[in-house]
Amino acid sequence: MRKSKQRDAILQVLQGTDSHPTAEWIFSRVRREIPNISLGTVYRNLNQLADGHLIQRIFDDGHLRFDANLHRHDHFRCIHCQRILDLEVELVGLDEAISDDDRFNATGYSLEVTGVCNECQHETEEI
Amino acid sequence: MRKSKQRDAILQVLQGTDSHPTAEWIFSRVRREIPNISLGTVYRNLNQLADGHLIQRIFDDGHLRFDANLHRHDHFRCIHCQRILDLEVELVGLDEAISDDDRFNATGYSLEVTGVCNECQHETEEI
DNA sequence: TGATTAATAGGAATCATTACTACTTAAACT
DNA sequence: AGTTTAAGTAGTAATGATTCCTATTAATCA
Ligand SMILES: [Mn+2]
Ligand SMILES: [Mn+2]
Ligand SMILES: [Zn+2]
Ligand SMILES: [Zn+2]
Repeated sequence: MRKSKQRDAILQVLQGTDSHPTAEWIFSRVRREIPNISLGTVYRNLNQLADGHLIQRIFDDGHLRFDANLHRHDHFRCIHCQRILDLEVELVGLDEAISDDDRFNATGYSLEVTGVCNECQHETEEI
Repeated sequence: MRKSKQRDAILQVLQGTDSHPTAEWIFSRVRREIPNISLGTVYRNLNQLADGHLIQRIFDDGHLRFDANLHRHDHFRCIHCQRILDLEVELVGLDEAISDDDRFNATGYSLEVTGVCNECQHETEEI
């Protein structure tokens, strides 16, 4: 993997946020630095970075989002605004339960908690 | 919601499998009964059934799948063949951890375990 | 510095899903 | 039972996120 200013910029943008953005959002940010970068380049590099374990992909309700936080952690997703928050929960006994199941060989897991974030909760109350 | 033979057939197909199928798979099955049903009808009805809580939607790696099992349960997904298996794991302490977090009001959660299913494991060994 | 070839920009293609519309039919009302 | 109504359907067009294609640019290295 050669270096390219496009990939560097994409990685920097992602590392500079905790918002779990879409490719489109990253595209709009990177454009400030590299105005003629193309959306295809953003997708290609995000996939390369994910394949090279420099970032991770997360699937939120059918849409692709990205996360530069490589530690194993989980997420909360607001069903109103789709905002994603990091979650640190300890899943007691899960590793054991998984390895006891002889139908498969597990390599990972992800937990998604859903609900309403505080911002959306307040909006609803105001109406 | 009026009754329609199309919706009845779709629900029956889904209730008759534990494979967590896609709309396309359900379409091909229902076609045996109703040869001129359209794919749009399958999607529309699956969405209605899900909105009416008669089935549930599950998101597997960016694709939409459906499940007639309404009990809260989790899933294993094979990263090779995309097969989905039902999982019954008890997430000890999760409810508490979630309600202690004051950034949101959680209403649900889902756990996806990933790995290689036995069938795919054997295939790999044979090569 | 020149050769090699990965990476890019821009645009076309893909594919799952949704939207549109004229026709059909369930079911509520006489 | 016949009439009215609006929900449901088939068929097809549209959408939108993502991937693919190709001529051109640029990183790397002898
Ligand atoms: Mn995260
Ligand atoms: Mn299931
Ligand atoms: Zn929210
Ligand atoms: Zn498998």
